[in-house]
Order: sequence, then C-alpha cells, then structure tokens
Amino acid sequence: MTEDLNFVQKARREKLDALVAAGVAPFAYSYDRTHQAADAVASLPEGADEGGTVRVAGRLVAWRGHGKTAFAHLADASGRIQLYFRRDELGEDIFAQLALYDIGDVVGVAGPLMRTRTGEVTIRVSEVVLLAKSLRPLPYGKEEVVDGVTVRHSGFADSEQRYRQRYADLAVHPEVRALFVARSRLITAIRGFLDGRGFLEVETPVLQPQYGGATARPFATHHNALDMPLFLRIADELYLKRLIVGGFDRVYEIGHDFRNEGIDRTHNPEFTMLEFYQAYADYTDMMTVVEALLVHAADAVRAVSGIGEKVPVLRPPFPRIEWAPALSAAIGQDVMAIEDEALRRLVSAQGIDKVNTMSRPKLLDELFGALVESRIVEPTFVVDYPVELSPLAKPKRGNTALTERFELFARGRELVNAFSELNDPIDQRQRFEAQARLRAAGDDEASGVDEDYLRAMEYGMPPMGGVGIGIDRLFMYLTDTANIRDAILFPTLRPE
RNA sequence: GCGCCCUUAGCUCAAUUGGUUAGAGCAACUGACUCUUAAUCAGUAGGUUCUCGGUUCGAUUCCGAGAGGGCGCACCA
Repeated sequence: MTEDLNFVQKARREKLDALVAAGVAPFAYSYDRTHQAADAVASLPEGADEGGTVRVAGRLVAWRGHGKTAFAHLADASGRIQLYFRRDELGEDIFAQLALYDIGDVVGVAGPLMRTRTGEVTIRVSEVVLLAKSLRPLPYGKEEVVDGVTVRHSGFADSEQRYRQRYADLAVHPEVRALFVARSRLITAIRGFLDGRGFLEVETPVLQPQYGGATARPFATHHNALDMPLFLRIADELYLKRLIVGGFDRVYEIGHDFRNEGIDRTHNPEFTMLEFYQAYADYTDMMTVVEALLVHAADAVRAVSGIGEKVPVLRPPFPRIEWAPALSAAIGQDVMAIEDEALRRLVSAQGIDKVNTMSRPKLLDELFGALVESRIVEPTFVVDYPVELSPLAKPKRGNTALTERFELFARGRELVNAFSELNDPIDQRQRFEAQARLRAAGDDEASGVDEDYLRAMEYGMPPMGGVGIGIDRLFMYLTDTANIRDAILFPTLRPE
C-alpha cells in the first residue's frame, strides 16, 4: 500500500507523523461552533472593522503564507470565510505547526472578526484545532472574483471521476452541492403538497415475487432461506392500487424503481419514481392535481440560491391537446383511419428504422413521438391515447377506441403519465393473459398473470386516478440538467 | 446495440511531419516575506503518455485488439 502513495500523499503522511510527534491528535471527536462561515461573515455590521469572537469549522480551501503571517480560506456548508493567522498572536509553537497543515484539512478555528484593508470579513485566529488531516489532495481549482462573479481556474473537470468520486466533486464544487440541495427541496415539497391534500405516504415491496405495472426487463435475485426468485420492482403501481382496495383513499410512494436496460444520459438502472393514487377521481381531476403539484415543486426549486434562476415559470392551466387530432393535423389525414402500409411509409419517412417489424401501436407511437411530442416545448397535456397504446387505462367514455390517459410533455420530454385506472378485474385478467402469451412467446418485457392482484381487484376496486412522475427527469427539466448522472448523487457506473 | 471522439505529472492542459532527456500553470517540497486573496519572489522534485501487441533505426504521435469515459442514434421513464 505504502509503495502506491505518490509524493504528495507521502508528504502528507510525514506531516501527520510530525503532528502526532508534537502531541496533536489529527482526528478529533467534535468541535463547538458558534457560526457557519456565511453567518459569521454576515454578522459583522457594514462599516464595522472589528467584531466579536466566532468559532467555525470546515475545510481549508486556500492558503497564502507570508512568513510570520498567513491568510487562508475555510469553507463549510454555508460558504467560505477568510482566516488570518499571526505568529505574534498564536505563539511560536502553534504558528510553526501551521506548516504541517494542508489544503483539504478539516479544522476548527476561533477568534474575533475583523475587516481587512481590502474590506473582506476575516477571522483573526486565536485558536486553531485540527479536526481531520487530509491525506489525499482534493482537486481544488483556484478561484478569483471578477466583477462579482467567481471564476474557477483548473479544478476538477473529468466527469467520470466526478461521478465516481462524488464526495470529491461535492467537496470542491459548491454549485454541485446546491444542485443536490435543490433536489432534496423538490422531494420535500412534493411530500408537503401530497401530505397537505390527505395523501398517505406508504412503502411497498422493492423485492417482489412477481413484477408488474410497467413494461420493462427486471433485475432478478434470489432469496436463500425461502429458496425463491425475487425481482426488484419496475413500478409501484400494483401494490399501491391494492392499498386503495384496502380502504386508503389517497396513497403515494416515492422510491426507486429498477429496470435492467441500457444506460444513457436519460436512463439510470435505478431511478426515483413518484406514484400517487386518488380514489373516486378520474384523469381530468388528476390533471388539475398535477398542475398544482408542479407549480408547488417548481417554486421550491426556484427558492434555492444559484439553482433557482434556471427554473421555468409554470403557468397553469397547461394547454391540452388530443392525441388523435394532433397527429392527424401533423400528417394531414385521419390517423385513426389510415392503412397500415401508408402508416409504415409515414414512419419510415421520419428516418425511423425497422418499420417492417413494428406493430401498429408501435408505429403510431413512433409517429407521434417524431411529429408531436418532440416539438412540444411548453408544458402541455396530451390526452386520450388510443387504447392499443394504453393497456392499463380505462376506455374513454363515449369512444372506446381511446383511453382516459394523459401525459405531460415539456421540452420534448415526457414528465408525467396518468390514467383513469382500470378497475374491472375481468378486463384486467384478459390483459394479464395477453401479457402472459407475449411472455411465453419470448417477450422478456411482458409480465405474467398476477393472481394476487386480481384477487384484490375482485373484492372491489374503487375508481381512481393514478399518476406517475419520474423525479429525476422532472428535476432535470426544472434545473435544465442534460445528463441524468448530474441529477443522481451516485449514478450507476462500470466498476473501476 | 451502432457510429464518432477522448484517455499524457495529484489537478488543468501542451508537445511541430514519427525524431535528442515528454513541457507549462496549479498543488507538493526548500528558502524569503506581519493585510494577502488565482498572493508574490528564488530554487527543487514529480511521468508504466490507459493496457497489450505490431510497424519503424526511433512511437505520446502510425496500425490492430482490449479497457474506461463523452457525444449522437436506437430503446426506455
């Protein structure tokens, strides 16, 4: 191990040894703080040159030695503050020990506030305590402030290493921390909104003997004691709807779903899903709920300093366009009446491959994606999907070729998918059996017959509206983030 | 899965047509400096050029295979 250390790491271990030899405990247990850095800076009144003593703790992020004095910056979760060390204040021994400190060390300091000649609020350090020695250099860049804007030089740019070592990415990039603060605020806001409307947050199984609720390949695992296969859930849907049968009128879950599919800038194998179900509501009711929820969520993200500026202003009610008329207008003829061959030619003309192997629903979906979805910029509801595209939704009242389903699109991306939920167990059994036939024929994305779920439905399932929102993608939309890896703290990567 | 691109010091980047000992800034080390702030000044050290193989007198550079990553397309949320 020791042979693997580079010279920088060796130097730090030597300093660690020297500190121990001098009687310093290099890894402390606690430190009593009076302020966070930003609060300490703000506590010195405008115009005042001296203030009271403060105690702060954090990481050394810059060091400028001047012989018998030194300036440094200390950063904590709130921001940074300048430190001023003087030999005549700290004494010969302590000041000499500062030579054994490094950028990246976690320290606690105490001393009175002062304002330097250039006006920066600074702690004139009278006590310095090492809280954790840094044995590996953090990839700090240098920062300067030009016209009030912080410019970072060099720094930590390798995106792969930033994902692999998110701790280092966060440690050196306050703006990355701010982004994940915003993500946390988003989820807190969603909980607050739903709790305030009488929804009950529940937890349903992640490990499921039978997966369902979506079309996707699962992760499979095995329980040793029971000697049985288990699957990581691909959706929460079927368990949440069981709870509506049980008498909870409004339930929601925020959790991870897992899909054993490819990884790209909009797909991570595990992702955060919000699903909520409201008994006695239909899809038009849910559109109104979704509008209010998104406004509430966007406001929460907008409140985060440094991130909120990017958040689009949402102005409900969002426009609603009907699926079939919108596509018919785009192609200049009635899409519901078009022949398969003509449809295939239209899809092919969009530059989409493999049209000869596509089913009619698939062709319709492709065409809609190319001609309508991708051109939606402002948040827009697309409503009333063809029944062949929507196996989980109730038929539309007055037109059984369509379903009571809506999706919300913005910037060409799907943000929300919702239905008036199918609550007819006889119909549901037929749809399950159709899935089982597909599976028997080799479709590994098709599910089987979930007998327990059918049993629940047969007891009587209230009508309900259900909504699914991919939280990672909603967050990406709100913060204008292009890559899902930038929206997930520890994205799935190949092993190093 | 397919196509294009990338991988050089701890970090950020150079390196002429294939040519001597692979350079610079930051970080590190030694020294100077009691209001600096990308501190400054003088000096020192730091490299399996992603890996393996090939061509060549000579490879960071050209060729082949592999690994990891990025972007685009396809699939999905």
